[in-house]
Amino acid sequence: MFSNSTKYAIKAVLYLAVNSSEEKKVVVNDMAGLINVPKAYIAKILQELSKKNLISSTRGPKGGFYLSEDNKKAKVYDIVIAMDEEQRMNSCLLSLKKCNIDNPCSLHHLAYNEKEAIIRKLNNTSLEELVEHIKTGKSVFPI
Amino acid sequence: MFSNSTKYAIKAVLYLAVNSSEEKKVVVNDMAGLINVPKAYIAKILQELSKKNLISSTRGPKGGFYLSEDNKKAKVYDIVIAMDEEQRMNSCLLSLKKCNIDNPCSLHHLAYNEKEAIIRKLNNTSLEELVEHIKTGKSVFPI
DNA sequence: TCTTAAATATGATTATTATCATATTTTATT
DNA sequence: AATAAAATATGATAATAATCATATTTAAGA
Ligand code: FES
Ligand code: FES
Repeated sequence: MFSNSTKYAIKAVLYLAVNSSEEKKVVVNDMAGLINVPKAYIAKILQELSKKNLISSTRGPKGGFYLSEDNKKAKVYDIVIAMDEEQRMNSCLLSLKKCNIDNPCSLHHLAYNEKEAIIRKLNNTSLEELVEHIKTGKSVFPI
Repeated sequence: MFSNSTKYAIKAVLYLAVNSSEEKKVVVNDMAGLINVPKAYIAKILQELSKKNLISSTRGPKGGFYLSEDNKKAKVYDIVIAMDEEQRMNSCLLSLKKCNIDNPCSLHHLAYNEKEAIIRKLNNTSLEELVEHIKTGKSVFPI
């Protein structure tokens, strides 16, 4: 469903959501191993997310990445879109074009509602909420 | 959701399901344009499907590809699996591993049921049925 | 102000997927 | 038997995604 980059991005952001704050920044070197993503790769992704203001960072000693309170309010789908997955999410199951409800392809009825439901949930769920789920044991942090 | 190869495979098989029979074979040269897939590419995919007995073929003049009555009974999911998408379908949304219901990752609750529903429908719907949908105008042939 | 620890910018390499090309085999027709 | 029209087998190339590497900039602390 998602590209590796997107999976990694979500894992990284989640990690920060659980483990960081403005007072407790996380350094890329520490993070990579903890979320099981190659260091140089996750570094690049973090830079991308930072440029798009989905995560916060400061340079220099004592610097690192973290999520501001504002960052934590972002929805999961914001991350997905930031990683350029919108087209993949919206494309027709059979063509390379956008799904077209008025001209439903042969698989449309087998998947459209479900796919929409997933997108809706991704778009309604904030990082904060996911952290809450992890803390209450409803879900587990993905390694 | 699917790779290009899988999309193309499904389109090709559907095309054959609608337009071919043992008495009415279809030649790769004709088909490519009609389903909007590069000729050499779809040729390769058809060979793969043929080797896996999901479509039928005969060589030589008057030869071509077609679906036997048996072929038409296959489920959409059979095509998907033949194109090696099983791992993609079953993998966890966040890791590269299989989805694990007992250790649900943070996105599991946002997508698992829907993903399962899609797989179930793909696995319950035969090519014949899709042809029926097309004939009754419930869906449209994908170009 | 020097050093050092961090992110940032940029680009190179590798692996995978998508696409193209062509020689070989089979079989119907003449 | 010879020809031609088809699939089959095999491999080459191109595009994209994944991964790696490194020089530059920033800012804290000595
Ligand atoms: S038209 Fe193909 S999935 Fe909607
Ligand atoms: S465990 Fe991640 S999707 Fe099920």
